[in-house]
Parts: sequence; C-alpha cells; structure tokens
Amino acid sequence: MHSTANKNDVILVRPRIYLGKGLAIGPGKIDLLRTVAELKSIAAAARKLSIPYKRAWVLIDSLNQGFGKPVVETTSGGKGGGGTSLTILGQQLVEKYDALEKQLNAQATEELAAVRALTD
Amino acid sequence: MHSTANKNDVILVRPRIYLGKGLAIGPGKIDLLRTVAELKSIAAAARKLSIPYKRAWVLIDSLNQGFGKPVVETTSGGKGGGGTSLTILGQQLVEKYDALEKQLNAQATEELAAVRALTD
DNA sequence: GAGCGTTATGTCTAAATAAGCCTAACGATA
DNA sequence: TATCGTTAGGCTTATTTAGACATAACGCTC
Repeated sequence: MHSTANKNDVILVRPRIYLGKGLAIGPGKIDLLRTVAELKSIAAAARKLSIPYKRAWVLIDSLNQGFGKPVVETTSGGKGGGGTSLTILGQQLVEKYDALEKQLNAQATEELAAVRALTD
Repeated sequence: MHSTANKNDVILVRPRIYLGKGLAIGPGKIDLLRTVAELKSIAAAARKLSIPYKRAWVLIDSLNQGFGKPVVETTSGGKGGGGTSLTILGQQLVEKYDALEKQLNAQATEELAAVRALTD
C-alpha cells in the first residue's frame, strides 16, 4: 500500500541553506544545536534525538570546520564528565535560522495553499 | 583540505515541500519535470540531467503515486519511440514551485544576509 | 514485418551514508 | 588515586540509496 497526499496534510517548508564549499545547514543540524544548548551536552542531545553520539559529533564538527570557527564550546572532564555550550556563532545560527524559517512559512502560506489545492 | 564558507559564497534557499505520507517535492523533481516538459521525453531529460533513466522514472513515478494522479502523460511506441508531456497537474506543480521559490528567495534576502554575516 | 527509440520494470551490484564498537584524554568528586 | 560521564576521534560493519544492466511492450516508419 502507498497512501496519497490530501489537503488535510500539514505542509512545511524546511529550508536547507547552502553556504557553498560543501557547507549546508538545515533542520537536522539546527535541531541538534538547539538540543545541545538546552541540555548543555552533545551526548545528552544525541540520546534525546535518538542518534548515535558519533553522528551528533560529526554533524557539529562539520559546522565547526565549515564555518572556520566553532559553533560550540566544550569541556571534557569535570563534574558530570564535562559539557558543551553554544558559542555566540552557534546561538546566532539557531536564532537566525528560526527567524528565517518562520518568515518563510508565513510568507509561503498562500503559495503553499495553491500547491496543496493541486492534490484535491 | 576542507575549505570554509565566506561572505562571497552564493546562498540559495532550495525549498523542499513536505506534503505528508512520504511525499515531498524539491528542486530535483521540479528540475526534472521542467526538463521533461522541455524535451517531451523522460529519456532525453535523464540524459540532459546526467541521471539514469531508471532514476528519472522512479522520481516521476513517486510523484504520480504520491499525488494519486499522474503528473505526466506518456506514449510508448510510435514516431521516435514515443514521448512524455506534463499533465495540467504537472505543469501547475512547476509553476507554483517556481513562484514559491522566487518569493522565498526574495523574502529571505535580509535574513540570509544576517546568516551570511555570521561567517565573517 | 524488421528496426528503432521510447516507456516501464525487475534484478543485481556498487557506492554513499549511517551505525556500532572501541580507545584515549580530561578533570571534578569521592 | 579510582571512578565516572563526557568529548574526540579511529576503524569496521551494516543499511540505505543510487546506479548498471537486462528485458519486454509499444507503435510508427521503412
């Protein structure tokens, strides 16, 4: 079985922004950054998002490398083993992305309705 | 070597619209539909886009199945072996997507500039 | 009716991607 | 100083995805 779309489905624009040179930022990395900021730990964020720590780390590292400066600030040892917080860059990335996504979805509403109407 | 992003890179919003139930439409399928319309052939479009015919067909079929009605109208045999044209649905999909993409990019310009500024 | 280029699939293999597993360093706490 | 949870990787396997190849039907043209 293969179900079809209808006008009751939720339509979302989930922008992926291509910054060139192989660097792209989309919903996955943003959600990860947001969760890291919330839990102050890459490992805890990975668990919450049900992805391997390794993958979370790779995603964050790709941002660090791609931007040429870190999006997170980490400490290893210590109480609770250490932790991670977002740099100013990391925080602003999330903020700007959220603002962009919100605007795009608001702006797109009428056009999305037109697309959705095609499915009737 | 892993180059970094800078403010001279081109930033593009390439929206992918999620219509639920596993159906999504993004730049790849739209470009394919556009090329099919232009060349009136799935095979020719696949060659132009440098993708296997099989893949082009799978992408189009996923749209046909997902929408519950075809986005293309095809004929097999005949002069030149047959051909493919877009249905009204297929044409409007391309039109609406183009309009949406254009609006999103225009609207996003200021926010994108803010993101881009982070890379400095 | 033989040939041709297309649509439409099935199947099998290869490549890209993600997951798993492992190890080491770190440093606060007990 | 032994323990613990974390960061930061290396390396190997599994899974998912895309590509390659093969085949049949179709119907116009010659």
